[in-house]
Amino acid sequence: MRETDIPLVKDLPLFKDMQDTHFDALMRGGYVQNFPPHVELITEGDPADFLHIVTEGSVELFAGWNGRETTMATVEPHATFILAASVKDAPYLMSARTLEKSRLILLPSADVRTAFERDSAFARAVVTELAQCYRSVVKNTKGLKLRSSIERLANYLLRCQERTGGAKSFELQIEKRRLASYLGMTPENLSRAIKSLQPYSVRIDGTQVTISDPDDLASLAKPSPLIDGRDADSTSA
Amino acid sequence: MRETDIPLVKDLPLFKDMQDTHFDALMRGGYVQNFPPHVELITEGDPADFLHIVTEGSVELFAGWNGRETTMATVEPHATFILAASVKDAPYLMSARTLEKSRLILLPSADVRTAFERDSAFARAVVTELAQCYRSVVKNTKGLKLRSSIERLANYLLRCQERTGGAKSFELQIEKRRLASYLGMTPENLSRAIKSLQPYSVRIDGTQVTISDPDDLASLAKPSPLIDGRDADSTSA
DNA sequence: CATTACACTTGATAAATATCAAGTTCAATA
DNA sequence: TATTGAACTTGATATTTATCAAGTGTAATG
Repeated sequence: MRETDIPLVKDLPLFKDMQDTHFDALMRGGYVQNFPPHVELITEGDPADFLHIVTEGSVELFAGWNGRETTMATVEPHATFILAASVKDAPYLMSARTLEKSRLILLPSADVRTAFERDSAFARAVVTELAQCYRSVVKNTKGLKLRSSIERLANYLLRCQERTGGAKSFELQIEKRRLASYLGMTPENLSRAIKSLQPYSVRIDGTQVTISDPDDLASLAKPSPLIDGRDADSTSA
Repeated sequence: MRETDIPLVKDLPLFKDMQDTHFDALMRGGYVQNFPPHVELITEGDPADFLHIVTEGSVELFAGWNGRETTMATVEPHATFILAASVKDAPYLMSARTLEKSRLILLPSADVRTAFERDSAFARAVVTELAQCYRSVVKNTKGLKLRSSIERLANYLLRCQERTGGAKSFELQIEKRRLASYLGMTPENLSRAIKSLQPYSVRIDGTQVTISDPDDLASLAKPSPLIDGRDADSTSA
């Protein structure tokens, strides 16, 4: 494991308050791996042998059924994924693939469970993170069931803008076809949805998004902290 | 608090392995309340002051946005709800109302967090329960995004049948309009969806469901443990 | 027993969303 | 630079789902 990765991991909310000895023990069992783009890291249904931490690049979580596939989330540095499967020692519910060249830390699930037993600060952090993940999926479900696809897109764009500090113009960090899948629509309909937002001061040119009047867009999107809020932390899976 | 409620609570996975002294302390701070049907117990957005446990009756979790409303889950004895909001000390993401005359135990969230700090067995149980809840919502999202409304209904019916021990005939435990909302469709479309399952050996007469050839229905529903599985535990929220 | 209320159903229609079939753009690469 | 492939867009059409407007049935209530 590369020395430079360690402090970044130790800074994650999940590990921050852990005792050093426990943290070191946990890291000793883990290893770092580099992956090219578009590599399937885990497959839904497989046993959850490792907790994954993204340190570079980005990873898509997706799920399939009956020949169909949908994007569930995108994981970016320095977030973890499939914590729930690791602690429950249950099969993955989602698959994961790299979107670009990525660097991951893999921690054996058994070691994670051991650390959890021994370190109460870590246990608390696991609970916080899981509660976070749970609330994040609940919000997502609310969006899917209560909003139309155009409303979901509008709120997604407002959230992006907020994350970039409120800039009028910013880059889409996700391919449109993946965004479509994430939002629960087809790429064709995403194109049309984007056009239908033009009267609300939205322009999207390639990956360049411009929202000249956020209030105007918000009048359509009607964002709510109970669906769009970021709670406290940032992980989405 | 009624004496007879205590052992039932103590038997819940969440409290089972807790030290007696900690459990007793937690219960002392709690109280029991009876509610008539159709009473709103909590409102989304409110601070999560209590962890709720249903001991009799049933409770609907629902969420609203912009004048619309959707059923998220139904909670039955002896399950808990809004654990995540309690431990995160965050606002409720869902509202709750009694469906029938119900009896609940309310435990102050602050006491839950204290018990969590002091009792590592309880901490472990909280993690298990949260992981469970998380996985359950993820499955739900997969169903919503990957399946049509008819497929969701078909799988729902198969799950009901499985829970009743595989009986050919059983009672629907939920009003149809709530089921429709839970499955993400309108009551009208649920009616039509039910009719469209007739060729797959399904008959629904009032609340009486008969699935004469489950394999036939399964050929349409294509149930998957990664969407329909019950994992280990039963709580859905 | 009649009445009322409400869930449920049905049919007709409308809206939302998906699919199919070309195009277009754009970036990677020969 | 030309070529290729993939993402994206666009238009036409089909499917799914929702809405609206009557109905019917049923169970609680006067």
